[in-house]
Amino acid sequence: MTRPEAAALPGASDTPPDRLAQRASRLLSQLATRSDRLVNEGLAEVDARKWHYAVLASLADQGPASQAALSGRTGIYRSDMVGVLKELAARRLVDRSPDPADQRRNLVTLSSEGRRRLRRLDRILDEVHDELLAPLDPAERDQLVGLLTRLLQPRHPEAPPSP
Amino acid sequence: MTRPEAAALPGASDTPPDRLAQRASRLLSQLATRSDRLVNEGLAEVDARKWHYAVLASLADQGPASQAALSGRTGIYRSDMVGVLKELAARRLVDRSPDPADQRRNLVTLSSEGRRRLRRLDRILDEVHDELLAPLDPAERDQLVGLLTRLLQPRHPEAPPSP
DNA sequence: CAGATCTCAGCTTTACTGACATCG
DNA sequence: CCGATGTCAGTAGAGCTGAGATCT
Repeated sequence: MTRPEAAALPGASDTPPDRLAQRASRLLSQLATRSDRLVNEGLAEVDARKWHYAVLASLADQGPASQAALSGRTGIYRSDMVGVLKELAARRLVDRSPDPADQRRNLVTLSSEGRRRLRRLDRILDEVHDELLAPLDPAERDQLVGLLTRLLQPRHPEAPPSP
Repeated sequence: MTRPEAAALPGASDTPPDRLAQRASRLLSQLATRSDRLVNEGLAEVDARKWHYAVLASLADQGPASQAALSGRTGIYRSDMVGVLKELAARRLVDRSPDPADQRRNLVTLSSEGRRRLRRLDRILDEVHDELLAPLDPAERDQLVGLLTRLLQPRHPEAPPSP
């Protein structure tokens, strides 16, 4: 195959020089690392984590749920949800009580303080995303979100999201 | 394309239905997880890891290098590079010899078997990416790569507080 | 000496698995 | 009994830090 020998600067345009820069998986993984770091740093300043946001947002947007249902909504594993809810409950951001209709379940609901907290986290995440997406104009940001969303779709063909 | 345009901004007091699905950071992180899993599974079938590919591709595309230079090219930490090169050297995919011009350095070069191996890994990764990017047509894949690349471009130096 | 390079030994967080008791 | 649920214990990998030894 091609044997690019140029060990100099990038810019030679006649060779296929940079596979690493072309692989979507690598771009994705690197950008996600950066994104996660920004998110974690931002949320850490108010003693929160990204899982906290996921749970609070899910409760606010889609209503109370059992832990298993929350797990499905947020993508957090059932086993990890325990610890997240423990932290949220310790901060009085959610209520966790046995479901009277099914004694196996805990019914998790958002407290008013949790709702206030969510607003705060949302503001922080808006800033973080502004920094993360700075190089893109609004149309391009929508484009990116659209592409990513489609790439994540095929796993869940069941989603008429309006009950 | 479930949502044409929505108020993803704070302060808007209408109802934001699905914050989790709108946050680029979440989409990114979830998709990267999926992508990494696909890549790892694919490479694991031939007893390779994604870092192996990164090093082999860098050597092929940009020529031999010291471990430190390789570290800069691939984003792998120097401390982790040691183990990666140990594995690659054990498989005879790279040669690692002291640089005669600088005894501190190891000069890492791609063996012919390494080059063959790289071709194999490239094929596997092509398949993986075909699956990962299946929902997008070629133009959209380019679009995605373009957007991600711009987001990863070196940042404006923001004068960090240096003690 | 200062500084670069390689190596080792550790830490933390994250995604994930397995097992178990309980309840429907 | 089967299956769903909540809980706990533990694994593997990734990303990162610190320190020591060797060399320029």
